Amino acid sequence: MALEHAILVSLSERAGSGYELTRRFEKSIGLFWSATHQQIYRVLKRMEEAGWVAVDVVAQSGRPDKKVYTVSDRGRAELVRWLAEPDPSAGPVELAVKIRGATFGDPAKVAEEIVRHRAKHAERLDVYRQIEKRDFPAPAALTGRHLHQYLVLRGGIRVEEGQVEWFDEVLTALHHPKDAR
Amino acid sequence: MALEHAILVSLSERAGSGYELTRRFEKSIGLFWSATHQQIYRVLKRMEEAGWVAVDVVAQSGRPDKKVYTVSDRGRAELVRWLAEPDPSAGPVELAVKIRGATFGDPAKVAEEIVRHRAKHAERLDVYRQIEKRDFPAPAALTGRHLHQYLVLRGGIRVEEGQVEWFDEVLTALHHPKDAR
DNA sequence: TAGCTCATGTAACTAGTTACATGATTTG
DNA sequence: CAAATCATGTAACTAGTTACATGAGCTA
Repeated sequence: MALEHAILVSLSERAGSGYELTRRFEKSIGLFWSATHQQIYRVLKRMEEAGWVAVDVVAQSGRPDKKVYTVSDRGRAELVRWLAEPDPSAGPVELAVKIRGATFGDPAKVAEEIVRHRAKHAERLDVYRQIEKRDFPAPAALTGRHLHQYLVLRGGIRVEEGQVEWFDEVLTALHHPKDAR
Repeated sequence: MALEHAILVSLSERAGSGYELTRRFEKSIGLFWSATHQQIYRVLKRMEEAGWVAVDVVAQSGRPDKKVYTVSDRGRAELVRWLAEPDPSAGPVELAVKIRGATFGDPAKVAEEIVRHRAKHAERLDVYRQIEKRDFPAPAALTGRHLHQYLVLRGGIRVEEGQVEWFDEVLTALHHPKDAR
């Protein structure tokens, strides 16, 4: 579960209300991550109880009060911890949140996590390619059920290829920082 | 929710027990889809109550009885219906299940669904590329927070590119069937 | 003899979705 | 005048995960 951490990253970039966060999750972040306002409100409440965020109630003329959330010291510490922690079950979306939040922790630790996941995906890609070679040596001749199974395998291969290439792009960029020259 | 339908496809390929299905979901299907045995047992029970599958209890020596599930007429009809039904909220995994199951329904209907999703992803890719051009005209010079945001956008672009290419591969294969010549 | 495979299940929990509710202001 | 935006919330539900339980046979 990382909605908490996605919210921590977003609030670290800029403080905001639950409503504003909902909008953000519909756009930039939410292009690959979706969360309804109910979900966000509930998680924000939990985060407040845990002391990860502080609330500032802003009265407004004509419209309801706004609860502006800011990341607290405890929240910042939690984000740093999470960014450095290896998570073998993390998917691309979680990793994207870690990359986007790298500025608020240790980017080198994030890079290490990417290296681990790159290895896992490269291995999986290898398995897929072996299956492709073994079970579908002549794809042009396939029909029906076998063709459909082959097409799904092709999807898996393409996904893993894209993943590995992206990880490489990320690692190249993180390992050769322009500000360290 | 499409675990039901993934199970229908898998059982259409070959009858099996909940335990066997769990194994299958760990391998071929489950390379991109995961389901625990508890989840599968519960869904199988629901499917049985709905009359989509029939159970055949097989006694075994030394080990527990096996409940072998077979797709019923009602289940086959449901699969055909689902395969032909447009689902705008379907993700790549659901579409992969539809492609893999196309043999058990109307492959042309599945192709139509792929066309719709290809359009959606091509549009999204276009949006991402515009953001890339507008917000990151000189990526080589990026550092820190902006670099990290750029890398996430690159991930989104790669994912959508891979998706669109895969859909094209699928459509080419489905539109030019070798057995229709 | 310890751990894995086969085989099924219950119970409790967490995450996420859908529906409902309120109410002022701004825009077409 | 209708619809969208701003702004927050409750309640009920669905999906999925984790932990626990049982028990025989097979393998290192």
